[in-house]
Amino acid sequence: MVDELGRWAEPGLLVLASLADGDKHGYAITNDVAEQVGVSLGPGTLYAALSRLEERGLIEGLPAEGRRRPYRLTAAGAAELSAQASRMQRLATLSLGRLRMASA
Amino acid sequence: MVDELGRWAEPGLLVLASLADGDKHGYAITNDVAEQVGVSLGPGTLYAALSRLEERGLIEGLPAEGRRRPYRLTAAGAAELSAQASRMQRLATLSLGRLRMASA
DNA sequence: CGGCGTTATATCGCGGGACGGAGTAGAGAA
DNA sequence: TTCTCTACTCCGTCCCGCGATATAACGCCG
Repeated sequence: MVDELGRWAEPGLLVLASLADGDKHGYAITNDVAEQVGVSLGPGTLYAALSRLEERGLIEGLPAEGRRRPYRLTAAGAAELSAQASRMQRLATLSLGRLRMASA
Repeated sequence: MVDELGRWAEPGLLVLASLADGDKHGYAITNDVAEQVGVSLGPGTLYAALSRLEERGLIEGLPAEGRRRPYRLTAAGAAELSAQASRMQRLATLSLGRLRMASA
């Protein structure tokens, strides 16, 4: 399930949202995002996003469990997710409100 | 007001949201977005997004009023905005819910 | 009427990120 | 062992965000 029109995906945010549910390794994140949001992240997209997020201190890598490398949301990551989610919610509400006005 | 961490802006979506309020030309969109969402779109970002959106049939250009070139949201654009806004709302709600669970 | 700030649009170029695909390797089943 | 899932890494390309820059029309004040 992909957007036919452009790429309005925001993989980083999807990863943060997935990790908010608990620590996960990359592959599990892929599945979680696919189930919850219906967006399938390719491996390139996923792990690139993970390393960027870690670099920025929004997530942290945990010691590997076997060949799995779990990640955990940091406090900064949780704060950022919260801020972005709130912003998204405001924008979504504004947009849907305007659409209703227009169709009236 | 810029995000310190990465660029989670989605200018295309912001333009659609602005046009949902009524036809506007580019400069008016900039101001509207800045006021309503607190995001300032540079001219490069704005007009690039406009031409992409028009190319994809999500907005349509109207005959110029003097030196202004107004744009209107198409039906497809309204549908896309609606879909994206709904998706954003679901994601935002899911994220905020998970964050509350985690902090409990 | 001449200069000036604001309005309004357009273009260029760089850098970064999204994205898929190919490649690697461990673990369990047969 | 071999086959097959799982799990991750690397690579290349294309798109896009976005600041800088250019251009020009309009209104206004002296």
